[in-house]
Amino acid sequence: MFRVAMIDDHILMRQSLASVVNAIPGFTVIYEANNGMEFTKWLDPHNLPDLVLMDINMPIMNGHETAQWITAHYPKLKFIAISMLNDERSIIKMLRNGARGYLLKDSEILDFRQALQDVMSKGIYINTILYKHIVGSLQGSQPNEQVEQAILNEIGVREKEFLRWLCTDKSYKEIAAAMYLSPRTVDGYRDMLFEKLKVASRIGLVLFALRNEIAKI
Amino acid sequence: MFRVAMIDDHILMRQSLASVVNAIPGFTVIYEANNGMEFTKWLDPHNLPDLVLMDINMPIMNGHETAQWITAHYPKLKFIAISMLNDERSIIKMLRNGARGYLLKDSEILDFRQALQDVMSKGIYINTILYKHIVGSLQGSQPNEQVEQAILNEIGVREKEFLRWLCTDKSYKEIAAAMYLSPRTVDGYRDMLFEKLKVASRIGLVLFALRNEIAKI
DNA sequence: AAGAAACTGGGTGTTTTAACGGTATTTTTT
DNA sequence: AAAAAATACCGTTAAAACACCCAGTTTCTT
Repeated sequence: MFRVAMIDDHILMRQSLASVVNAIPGFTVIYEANNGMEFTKWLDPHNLPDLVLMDINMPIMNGHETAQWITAHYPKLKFIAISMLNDERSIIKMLRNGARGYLLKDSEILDFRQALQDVMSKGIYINTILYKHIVGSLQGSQPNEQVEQAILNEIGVREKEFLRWLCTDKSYKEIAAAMYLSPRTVDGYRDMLFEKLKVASRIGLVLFALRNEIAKI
Repeated sequence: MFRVAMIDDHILMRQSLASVVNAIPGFTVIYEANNGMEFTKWLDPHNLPDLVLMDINMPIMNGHETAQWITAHYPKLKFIAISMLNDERSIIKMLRNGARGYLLKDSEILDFRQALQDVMSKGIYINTILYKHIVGSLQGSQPNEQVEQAILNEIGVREKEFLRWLCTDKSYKEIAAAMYLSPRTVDGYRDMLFEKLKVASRIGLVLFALRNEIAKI
């Protein structure tokens, strides 16, 4: 029997959802809290629940904060976020913070049951909506890949190193020092890259480096 | 009966996989190609397959290119990528290009069947490995979130708009024009943000904006 | 209605970047 | 061993970015 904890400040919502959970074979609600703070105080390392369902909008300690706390303290503790917001930012943030799934409050009960079962059996629950948001957030902008790929091959190792330094809150002078080069030399690298990459400012170089994963954020 | 097309240059691999597909109730292989080019030539708009399984490493037209082509020409055509590479870059790229799933060549046959069934019934197949890569790619690096989170709340909407403009190969003057502001005003925004974000150059602002997804690459 | 907060505009310097137009050395390829 | 890249270096000038000062207006909160 999977033991479920629920966190939601809307008592009616929480209790009705709890009854749904209790009606799923193999699941039982063992605890309810009004917000993340209450939950963290209650949590006993020697007697963890198997699954946590949490609302995102809550007073005192909201879902995002609670998720971060759980991931920091009990990374193996599975939890599912439940929210009214079908908002990409919110979803992505929750997944980043370790959520095993993200359910909208207007989901069908069948999907809800599926989510709980999937999380316990496979470790995650992702439906089509969620998937679209995830892939959407991966996209950002899809640049002229083949064009940039060709240019990439024309960039030397030292230039790549330089590009990485560019993605830093340092001036060219400081970069020169860090690379053990004359300031003039880095000037030359910059000018060369401007030409190769068809940009006119350091920002352009930085964006290129990040897009092509020469440097990471 | 779902009609499946298979693209893979390794004939043995392809044919043995085809027999696995044919053994799944409800699935039948109707076509096999050695590479993406062959497949695109064969494809008949009036008689599309229900599902395409494609290898990524192929001569002439590889999986990534084929995926892009499919997404451009038949966005509703479902396809699953199959590859030896458990490589995040490759996986993410495939998902971006519209793949409904990504299978490793050393998957269990059970998982393989699950993938086909999930894609046809739910539209996607995501297993734990895939999920980790996706979430991993969402993360990049996990900075001092709580620190930056606090700062984020102190940034106004206009400042955020400005931050987005900063992530552009434009000068401040051009940004001012684009935002219908005086150059002095954007100077002020910049100086304010320097102070709030504890950085000393536009690069610092750009990196902050990208890290916190105020702007996208 | 008062005050706070956010948004908008300005002046005056100093420092940094960028554009132009080069040369010299080392490493790799042929 | 010669040719070709890649790497390292330099001077000048104009433009842009940055630092540090200021104040008026709109918008939201109380």
